[in-house]
Amino acid sequence: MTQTKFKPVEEQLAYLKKGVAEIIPEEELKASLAKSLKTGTPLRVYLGVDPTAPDIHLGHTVVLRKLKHFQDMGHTAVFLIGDFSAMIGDPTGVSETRPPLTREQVDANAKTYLEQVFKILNREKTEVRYNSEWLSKMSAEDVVRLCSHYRLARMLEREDFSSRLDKGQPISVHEILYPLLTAIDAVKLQSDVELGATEQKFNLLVHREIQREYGLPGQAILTMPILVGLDGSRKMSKSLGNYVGITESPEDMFGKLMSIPDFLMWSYLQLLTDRTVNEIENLKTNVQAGTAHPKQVKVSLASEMVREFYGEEAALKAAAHFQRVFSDRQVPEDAPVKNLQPDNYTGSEPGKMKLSRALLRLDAAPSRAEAERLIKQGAVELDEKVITDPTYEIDLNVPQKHLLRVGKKQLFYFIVQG
RNA sequence: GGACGGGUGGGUGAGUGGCUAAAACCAGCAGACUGUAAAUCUGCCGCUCCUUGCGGGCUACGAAGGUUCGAAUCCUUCCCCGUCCA
Repeated sequence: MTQTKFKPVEEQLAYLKKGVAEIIPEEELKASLAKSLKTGTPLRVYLGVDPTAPDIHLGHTVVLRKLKHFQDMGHTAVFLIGDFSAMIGDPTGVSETRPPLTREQVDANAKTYLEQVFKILNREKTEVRYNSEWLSKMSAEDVVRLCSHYRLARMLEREDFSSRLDKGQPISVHEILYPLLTAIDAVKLQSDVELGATEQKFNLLVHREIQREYGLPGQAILTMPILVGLDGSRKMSKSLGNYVGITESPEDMFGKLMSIPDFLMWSYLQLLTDRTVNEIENLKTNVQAGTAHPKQVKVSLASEMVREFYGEEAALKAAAHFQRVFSDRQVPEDAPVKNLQPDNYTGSEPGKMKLSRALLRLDAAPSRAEAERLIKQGAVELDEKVITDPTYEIDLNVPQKHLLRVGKKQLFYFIVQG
């Protein structure tokens, strides 16, 4: 009976391998799949995430999607929230010690994380755990025992530490505890497979080793490539500002995806969509042969992403909006409308306001200095006319609706409040 | 605990008494060209006030004091980081 629950191993493996960076060791994963098929027991596959930032962006979804793939194949997806480990801070990819997060920040982040995670994972079929469940209960003795299972030299081998050591940069003692403590997660969860980004490889390997030290079989490891950010060079991250948040509006999401360098769209298709490897290759060939326009491929990518998070209708609207605003340079139907109120600063005469000040008050520029720069550089258009005079003033005496364009991305109406 | 070296703008990193809001590079922003792509070219890139001027004021080179007409640059104390020694 139960044998019919899973697909054949080769079929599962083919599905699970799409976009994967590395499987360590592949033979073990294969064996685990075979065993699960035979016994009718789903594999326990987990992904651990530290809620260090409140929002999830497309970069995070790469590995989430992979977890979803396991879910699709009938295995048990465990989503582990590292609410305890987040307070230590993962040293991965970090060139300096991070300030530990407070309990409050972690809790708040964890909450919004979960809401967003279920835009990808199947809520009903996901086991959600928090590692404070066991980590906060460990005694000093438990920690000492744990530490005795790993050697300092091994720990210092990792790139993050060795390079910091070379450069004479500080490493705090608690940082080396990170992979060891999170290994307890793997032990407690009795995982068969752990997922992570390639930069997590070291941590995942430590987890596997510690599992064995604690008498478990040792999980297989599956790593996913790091998603490159919108700039086309560095990893997608919020702090670099090169990200697309999954809660962003359909229009913003679409626009941001359209702005990525062409070469990047191939890996986005690979890692963020359900297109098969073949489909992607064909598209690529067509573009290279000139039978498909790269912009069209990008449009389909952007549409697909919006569709995934907001549905078909939103995707069509976002595409139309993009066409109208950026290709045709038309004013969108639903351009936002802001209010501009007089303040205590006077212009050359009562009731007048400097355009630069207006930009600041309308949140179109971060400072007046910046607003003036934008004006001088011809980036500001008021009622379809470019204004380059930094002394230009708006008349506030007449309540009126104006159209303002600032740079490429900002376009809105504002109403003068009498 | 001791000896030595170091802390400069978002990043790397020059600068050792005035010409330094601080070189250069990267990142970023804007304009041109485009497909809101890449590449390229041009300009900008602390804040603020106005009479928008190679204008005025303020803030800035770990922190606080001091020397000086004048300090990122000199002195003192403190904080932080690293290396070596214990």
